[in-house]
Amino acid sequence: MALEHLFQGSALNAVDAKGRVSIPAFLRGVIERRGDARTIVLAKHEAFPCLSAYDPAYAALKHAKLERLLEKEETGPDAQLEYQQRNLIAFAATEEVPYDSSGRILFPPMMRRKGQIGDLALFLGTGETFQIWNPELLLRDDRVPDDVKDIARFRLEERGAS
Amino acid sequence: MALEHLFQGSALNAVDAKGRVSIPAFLRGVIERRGDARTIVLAKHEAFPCLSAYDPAYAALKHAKLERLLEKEETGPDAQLEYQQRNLIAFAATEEVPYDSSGRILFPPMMRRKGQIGDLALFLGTGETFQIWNPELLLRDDRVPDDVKDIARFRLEERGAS
DNA sequence: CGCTCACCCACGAAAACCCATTGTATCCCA
DNA sequence: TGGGATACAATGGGTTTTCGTGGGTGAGCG
Repeated sequence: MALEHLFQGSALNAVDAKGRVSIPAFLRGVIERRGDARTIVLAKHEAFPCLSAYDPAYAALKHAKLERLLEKEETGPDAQLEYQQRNLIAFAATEEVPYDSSGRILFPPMMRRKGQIGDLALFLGTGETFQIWNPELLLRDDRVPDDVKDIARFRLEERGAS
Repeated sequence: MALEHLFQGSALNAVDAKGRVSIPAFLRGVIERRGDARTIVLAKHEAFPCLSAYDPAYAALKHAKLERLLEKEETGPDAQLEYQQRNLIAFAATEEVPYDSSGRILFPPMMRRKGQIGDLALFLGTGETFQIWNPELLLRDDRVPDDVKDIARFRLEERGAS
């Protein structure tokens, strides 16, 4: 699997009183080059206290991956159960949200809570997907590399100084 | 991995009041021969106080490498976390910037600070990638070979004498 | 009837674009 | 071989477009 277009870069955007957020233009560009949907899929990240996001085309790809995994390790007795569990997580625990002509989504309340997003959303490209963080939470997490924390600090400063 | 076209040579260009810099034409030539993008990817260099730069095709190649690494050493419990950290550094801590028809980019403020670039940018080809230095910083670094410092001195003189 | 969400418009700042100038290297031809 | 014409690179400045953001309005639904 080699996706042609990758998510990269960072941005810190505001969540307004209505719960709306602008998806950074450079991420939207990748989404629309991968497929023609103007939509993102949100999920709780499996390792970090943040959200994982991607485009519908990638979701389909992920599904195909799971299918292949099932066929491969169908030997064990738990294989079937694991497959069901994975499918639940991959599809039931996610939300698909379209963004409007100005590039904004309405943040689903459940996801906003799961990601503990306040009134600032930090977007981080990670190649196949991107992440959405509460910047304060990122700065407090021991597992996040210092270089990445520097980004969060810079983006916060950039905004505060104005 | 053997890239056909390599970055080589040096140049000293000005960063103007708007934060724009010309990417030397001989580097642009390599970028456009490697792929058809008119874009460079900027990252903090992992060892030197300068920036590392390359084309999107090289970034994709780097990503494929990480993917293979994951599938191979998925045995250890830390493998998953390390993969996440690597991805963050490789994609969140980098910025992709397009250059215009005259070959200029707008230097992203965050990268400019990370590379401590003032109003002069020294470009050095290093094969698969190239580097962007503050020339004064390069002259002060003990690890940089004298021959390379001579290049920097020559480029500075060339500019000062005019 | 009240609430929410999908549109619509509006504004300021920033980025992308276009055009003009300069200097330098290259080419051509006498 | 010299000298002029030419092409391209680097740079400065102005103008237009895009982006992020705030606020309003009306349709749909409980």
